[in-house]
Amino acid sequence: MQSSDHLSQTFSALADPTRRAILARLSKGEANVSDLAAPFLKTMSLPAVTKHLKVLENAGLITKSKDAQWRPCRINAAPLRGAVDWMETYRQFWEESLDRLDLYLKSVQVNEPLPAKKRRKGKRNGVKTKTK
Amino acid sequence: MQSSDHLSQTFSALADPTRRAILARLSKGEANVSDLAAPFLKTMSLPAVTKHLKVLENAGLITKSKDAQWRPCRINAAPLRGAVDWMETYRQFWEESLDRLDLYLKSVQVNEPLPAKKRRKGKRNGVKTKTK
DNA sequence: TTCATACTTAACTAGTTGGTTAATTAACTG
DNA sequence: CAGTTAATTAACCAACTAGTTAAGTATGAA
Repeated sequence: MQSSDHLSQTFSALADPTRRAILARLSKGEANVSDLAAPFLKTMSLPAVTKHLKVLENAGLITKSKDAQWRPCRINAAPLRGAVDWMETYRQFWEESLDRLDLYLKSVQVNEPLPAKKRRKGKRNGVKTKTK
Repeated sequence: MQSSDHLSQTFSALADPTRRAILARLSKGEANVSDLAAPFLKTMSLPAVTKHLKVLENAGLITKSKDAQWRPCRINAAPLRGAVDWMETYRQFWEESLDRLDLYLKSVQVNEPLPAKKRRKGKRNGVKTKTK
């Protein structure tokens, strides 16, 4: 994961299809480690699943309790809230493509869009930059 | 990233604060590589930023074009839609905690919640499992 | 007490990530 | 042309990830 901030941990935990499948399973209800592992045992070992669960647990996305030798796991979606909140700040940009012109018109109406800074030092003497 | 599915690629790209900061900057408008790199040059080199941009580009979260020796980058939030859609399927679980009892009551009313399977082989002879 | 079940821990490994410095490419500037 | 700016590529490296097998722990059953 490398970066230990909360958001990085959440996104990093979700960046694996096995872990997302485990969360999907847990959204149907509590399950033990071996229940959760069952669908994956054709492709990976039990300790591999234990590790995935540890990643999810460290990210706060699941909680594990004890019941004799079983470890019932439950989903805890709270960290997803922060992740969705972060993404929601970009909602306009994926809706933009649905009506790009409209948004463009609004943006030039309100304030100049920021062009990529060229940071040319000298004066340009009116020489036109070839724009493709 | 390891897993190459679209969702994994998106989450993986977002699992780094530098890359999220780059997206944040691009949400203010188009910017060249050196513009984007500027805030990070105290802590990392330009090639490091180039690599982060490549990750974002591979995830489809930015597009790069050419303008002479500059490479103006733009945000493309479209992949975030899929990521948010996936997360939204868990919304009830983070709202649940806001009113857990209410949701519990609804769930037992509609159908039995799935308990963690114990998969004990023999008959239980009415022996109670110690539950914490 | 012995065995079986559920799960974790340890030790190891191949491949990936995130960074580095140095060299290279491409385009404009004088 | 020689020089400068913008950005990429190459080669390298340390740390991390995602898996493995084998051994260990904890609990309940016979």
